[in-house]
Amino acid sequence: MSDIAKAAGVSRQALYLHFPKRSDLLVATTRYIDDVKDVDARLAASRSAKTGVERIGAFIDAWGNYIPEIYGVGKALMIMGDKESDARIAWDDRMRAVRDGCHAAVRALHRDGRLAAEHSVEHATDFLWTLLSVRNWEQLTIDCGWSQALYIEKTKSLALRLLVDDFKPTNTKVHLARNGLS
Amino acid sequence: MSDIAKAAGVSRQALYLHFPKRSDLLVATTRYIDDVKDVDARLAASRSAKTGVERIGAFIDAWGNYIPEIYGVGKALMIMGDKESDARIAWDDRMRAVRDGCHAAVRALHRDGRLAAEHSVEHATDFLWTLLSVRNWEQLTIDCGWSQALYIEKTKSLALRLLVDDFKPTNTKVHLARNGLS
DNA sequence: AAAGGGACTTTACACTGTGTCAAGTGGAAA
DNA sequence: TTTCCACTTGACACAGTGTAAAGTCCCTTT
Repeated sequence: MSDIAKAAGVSRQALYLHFPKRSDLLVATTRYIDDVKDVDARLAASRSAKTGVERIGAFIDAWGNYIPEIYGVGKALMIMGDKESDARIAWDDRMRAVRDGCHAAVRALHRDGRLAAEHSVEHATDFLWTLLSVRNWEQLTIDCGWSQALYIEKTKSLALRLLVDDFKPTNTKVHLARNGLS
Repeated sequence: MSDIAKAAGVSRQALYLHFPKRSDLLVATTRYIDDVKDVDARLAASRSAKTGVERIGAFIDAWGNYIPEIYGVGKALMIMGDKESDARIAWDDRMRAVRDGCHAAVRALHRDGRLAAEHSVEHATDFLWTLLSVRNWEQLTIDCGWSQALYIEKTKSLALRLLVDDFKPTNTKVHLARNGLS
């Protein structure tokens, strides 16, 4: 709190005046990120995409890029173990929104008749959520050197291959040759 | 530290005598979990599985069940931001071991000729690592109510469907009917 | 038996961080 | 001019980490 106050150029007490608890700063932070990143607009864009495939891609992009952005807040909440705070409630709402978004994106695929035959809507939603669910982003970068962008890329290609019938490779021989699998 | 000392029935200073820093307690904890869970033995078992498919399944079981177990340690390290401590180094080694294990399991699939045609070994390893990489387990449970076991189950089925050619559904009509997709 | 040493104890202290309290200041609006 | 509000300084309570000093107990060595 001292450091933040110093960085903001106000006294520590002025900070406590506006944010009585440290967690109140977190709530404000999530709202600030929401404003700056305009994630709701990007999600709306993903909702208005024409085809299910576009929609699912846009959804993964929007959330995949947003979640690491707010990961620090989730981590802070985790550290503080603050189960009932406004910040925690706001966070949990966000996460519920991801699940709902998964469901909507998959339903769009289903309406288009592009959902791979082996998946029910719920099954596919589960899988998509599995792919998108909040990761330990810092650790991911440290462990395997993947950038956030690369991870999103991989997730997207994985999701499309998995969920959409016609994203499965059409020309096996090309792939075999390219990957040196004889 | 006070609480731990109290729980252990020793004085706070006795604790500091054996573990001068809090992170030293973490190192000891990872070692304790290693001993109790005998994860290396389970990984060795996965390495000695006959077929690539068995091997990849055993690997996901072994690691998928172990990682959430030690997640608290990783979380503690993250909280402490302790980049050079013994505990952090031990943790990073563990994570490197997962990646190596992924690679070995996928190579076994490849040797058996069961790796799906569209994947190179590296590509498949990346995907498997994506699925297994350390998650925010607490958040996962809070967000979607999945147990750890259910998550492992989903990951395993996802990996097999994705990586192994003949795990892809053979009878599309059965799946369509079962999932009410007309 | 005496001496030494190691593991542990109590007590005390320094330092950092959160959150509270009280009294004072300076400017803008009524 | 007065009043209000945001903000200031300074002090304090409290909890947690880590250090330091001195004493106790018990076991082993001589």
